[in-house]
Amino acid sequence: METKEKSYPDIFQADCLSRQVLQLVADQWTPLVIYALEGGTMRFGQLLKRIDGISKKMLTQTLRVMERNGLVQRVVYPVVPPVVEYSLTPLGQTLREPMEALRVWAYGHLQEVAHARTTYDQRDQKPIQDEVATLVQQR
Amino acid sequence: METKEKSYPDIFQADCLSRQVLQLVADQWTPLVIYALEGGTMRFGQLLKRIDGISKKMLTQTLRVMERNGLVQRVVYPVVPPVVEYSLTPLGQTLREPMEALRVWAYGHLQEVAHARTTYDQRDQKPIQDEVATLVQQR
DNA sequence: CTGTATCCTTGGAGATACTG
DNA sequence: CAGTATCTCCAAGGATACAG
Repeated sequence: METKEKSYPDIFQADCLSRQVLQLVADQWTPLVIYALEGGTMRFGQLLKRIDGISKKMLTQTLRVMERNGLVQRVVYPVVPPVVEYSLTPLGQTLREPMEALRVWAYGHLQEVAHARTTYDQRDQKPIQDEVATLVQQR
Repeated sequence: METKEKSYPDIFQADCLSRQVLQLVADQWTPLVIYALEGGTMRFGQLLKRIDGISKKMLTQTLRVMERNGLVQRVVYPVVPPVVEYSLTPLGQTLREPMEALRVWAYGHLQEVAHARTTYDQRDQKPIQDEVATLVQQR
């Protein structure tokens, strides 16, 4: 009964629930869906157009997972042709703030990341003996 | 010259730099590495033990990408046996706050997500006619 | 319009062995 | 200790066609 009741607290543990929850948003499309739905309800086709590069298959799949985890609500209007609207649930709304922080971070550090990349990519072309030596001395 | 200079601003654009930057942390392991390095410098083997479930290969790969993007610094001490230390760069440090917000969110909504899942998983076993009808009336 | 079903390809990732 | 190299395999995901 008490074998594996609470693996809650340690996010570094593989079977930890908190890790699973963290990784709800740790994929390619979920953050973009959240950003898209911040403005309010959207239909499937609207999301498909808004999120450039996503396929119908991946959008469906992403939305299903998000729905399962309680982040989005899916409302079907049985008319022809079908109308399906997606929106953030109250739980999903609570993600807006942390997600927004991440987006702001991304916008604010474009240059630094780009610069780090070119620096790194050029490093392999050059000798780095001096740098290694310097770093060793730090110890 | 001015063909594709600035695809900066729109994160919904596939080739947008901001999207790439956002997705630096949108994978399974990067957030955990950041959390692990918040406490300070760690060696390769320490990270491997701390982050349960990660393989040597994935840890190496994750660290290399993070290093390339300027999030972590890798310092090699040319001794035998080798010592390699990883730490967050100043740029990586700026990610701590938004990442911490995400972790707090995860911890704070374990129950809700778990509950949403069981509800969703049980839904397919039952008729849902009433709910659909209700939702339709909302329009 | 909003999907599902199927096929098919690619590469992501584990396992294992080897190296400085 | 901290990786790299190689092999292998499964599954993520694109393309396409079809359905309600």
